[in-house]
Amino acid sequence: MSNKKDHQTRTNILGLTVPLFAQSGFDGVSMRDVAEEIGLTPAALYYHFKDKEQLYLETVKYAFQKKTTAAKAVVDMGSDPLKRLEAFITWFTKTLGKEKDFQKLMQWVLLDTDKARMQNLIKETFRDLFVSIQGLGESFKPKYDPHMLSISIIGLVVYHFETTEARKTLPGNKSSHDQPKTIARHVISLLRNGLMPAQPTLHTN
Amino acid sequence: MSNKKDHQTRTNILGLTVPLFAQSGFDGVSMRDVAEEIGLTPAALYYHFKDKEQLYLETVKYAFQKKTTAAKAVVDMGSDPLKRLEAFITWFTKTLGKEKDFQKLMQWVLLDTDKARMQNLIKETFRDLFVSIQGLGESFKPKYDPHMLSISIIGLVVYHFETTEARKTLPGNKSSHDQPKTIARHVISLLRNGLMPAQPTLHTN
DNA sequence: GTCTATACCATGATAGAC
DNA sequence: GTCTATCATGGTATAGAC
Repeated sequence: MSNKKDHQTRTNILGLTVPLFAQSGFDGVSMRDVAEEIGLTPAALYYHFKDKEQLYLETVKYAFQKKTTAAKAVVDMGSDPLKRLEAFITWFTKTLGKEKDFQKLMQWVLLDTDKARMQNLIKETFRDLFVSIQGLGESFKPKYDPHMLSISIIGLVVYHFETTEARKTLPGNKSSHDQPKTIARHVISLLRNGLMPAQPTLHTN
Repeated sequence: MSNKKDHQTRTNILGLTVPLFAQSGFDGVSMRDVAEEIGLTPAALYYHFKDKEQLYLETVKYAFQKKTTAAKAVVDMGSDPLKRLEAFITWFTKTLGKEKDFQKLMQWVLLDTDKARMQNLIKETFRDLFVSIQGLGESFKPKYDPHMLSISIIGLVVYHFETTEARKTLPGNKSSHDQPKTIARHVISLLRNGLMPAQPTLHTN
């Protein structure tokens, strides 16, 4: 009956809580904050969600599931591992640049003070995507451990976004460093070739 | 007069607040928590620190300054850039593995909801070290932008530690992936050689 | 489904005695 | 320098009317 409408309201609420939790984390957001943002009283909130924890969990899952299923599709498409890797990095930088809430929630989840809660969230939201990335990493065995390589690839991309604000106070910073395309090019080049003076350069001038 | 003793007490307090803020962040720690941990009343805390913010700021600076000056010394020693880079990564992985509080505080700082406060902390605690790392990165110009390369190197190392708990729920995880030496070897190899099969030089131009 | 009202506890911070 | 006592505020959550 009203199940459909309830679900609709819940979804509407989650759409508004994503930016709140993304910006301030679990401890930094009060139920009063949430209620005000939505335009309800705190009491009404408790009609839709059992408690703050459930609201938080559903918010994170809501924000993640859309993105990660899209990502999985990108990673799983094609055959050449390096091409697939590049496609993923391009997609990933674009998404992190666009969806700041998604990126920040990832950071908060990794810092969750409740270890079991965090591991549950990771499992429910990232596991599938990680498996795909790791499958990609299998292509570079035995030179690299696929699990470690997956973490390296993700971290390499993510850290440029985690430090967006911090980097502004550091020397050598340019606004181009924040652009997804620039980051993607940099990461892809570094992953492909590493630091060693690559192929003896043809005369590029 | 009692300045010396005051300073001593302050330092003792900071030694105890580091693990608290490292584990739960600014919002997750109350002045009562701190007071109990130290064995004082909350009121006594306010004799030593103006407010919670000052306590937090001094805690972070206290935890960081020791580490970063040590790091700077490592980076600045030697001449061969690749050797220096390897020395830094070895030191960095060892330190992050040993000093979990240091690693977690870094994460919290990057998520600080107060942007000005975060940028101030970064500037006061990381700038010098970053400059040194970036100096290292200059050696790989123009192939890589030194600023971006520095972030990549730091992120590549740090992310393995940020995900220590999360990785336990992901397939392919081994306990060896948490060992500083394993991480260092992996990161160094990836940075040196990249993913491409190391090819003998071709002179095809 | 949302409201008003409220219980009850935790929080940051201060005043003033010792 | 640390205490006891206290305050104002804000926190999660519930009861019950509409």
